[in-house]
Amino acid sequence: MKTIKLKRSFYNRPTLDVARDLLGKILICQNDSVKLGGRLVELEAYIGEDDPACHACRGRTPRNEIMYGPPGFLYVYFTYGNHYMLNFVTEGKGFPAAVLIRGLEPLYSVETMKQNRGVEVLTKIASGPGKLAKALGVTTDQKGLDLTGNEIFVIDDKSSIGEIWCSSRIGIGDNGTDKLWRFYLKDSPHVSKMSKQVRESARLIIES
DNA sequence: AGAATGATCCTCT
DNA sequence: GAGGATCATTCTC
Repeated sequence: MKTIKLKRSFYNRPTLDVARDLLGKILICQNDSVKLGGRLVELEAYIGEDDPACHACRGRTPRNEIMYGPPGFLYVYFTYGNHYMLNFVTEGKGFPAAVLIRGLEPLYSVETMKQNRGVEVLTKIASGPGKLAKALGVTTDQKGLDLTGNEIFVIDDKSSIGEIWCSSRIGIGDNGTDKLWRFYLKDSPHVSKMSKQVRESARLIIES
């Protein structure tokens, strides 16, 4: 089967569309000579300065600068003293928006990812944004990387992915929880844990 | 210059 | 289910 790398035009669209359409696609991370990656199963959208949960809500800073740039670039940041978060910049230059990568199903170099995480159980390798970054070995060193390049990129995939659900976003406190901007594959065991509140907000948006 | 603050995860009870 | 780990970024003085 021919693999097609997603082009910049894919990311240059409304962030909610990008987030939803990334579900089921394959993230590839080429580290040295090792190819790590897997199927995207959980994503969140962060859109513009008016989104109180978006890093751009307080305006342009050195950290979030990349979100104001053109789409199709990698935004990585560090939080809670422990964890790196992977985001894909979306929409046109000048408008700050990104998709947070929250979960993937390990497919390539699974053994290496197990070692990176120090766990054996498949569903614990990348079922959460911090775990995912660690499994792939991504840090702020990769911030600003071009997703149309050869180091980190996404390829299309036509596999059946089942139902797509959305819910409120996770871990953002009380601001912006009214928006159902988290997207995930209902049938995947590689989706991160959600609180009762998040679970109650969830709804089906695309049937299989 | 110093302090507060997380888009989390893990380890306990 | 509560709390500690652990530090870059940002805000405040």
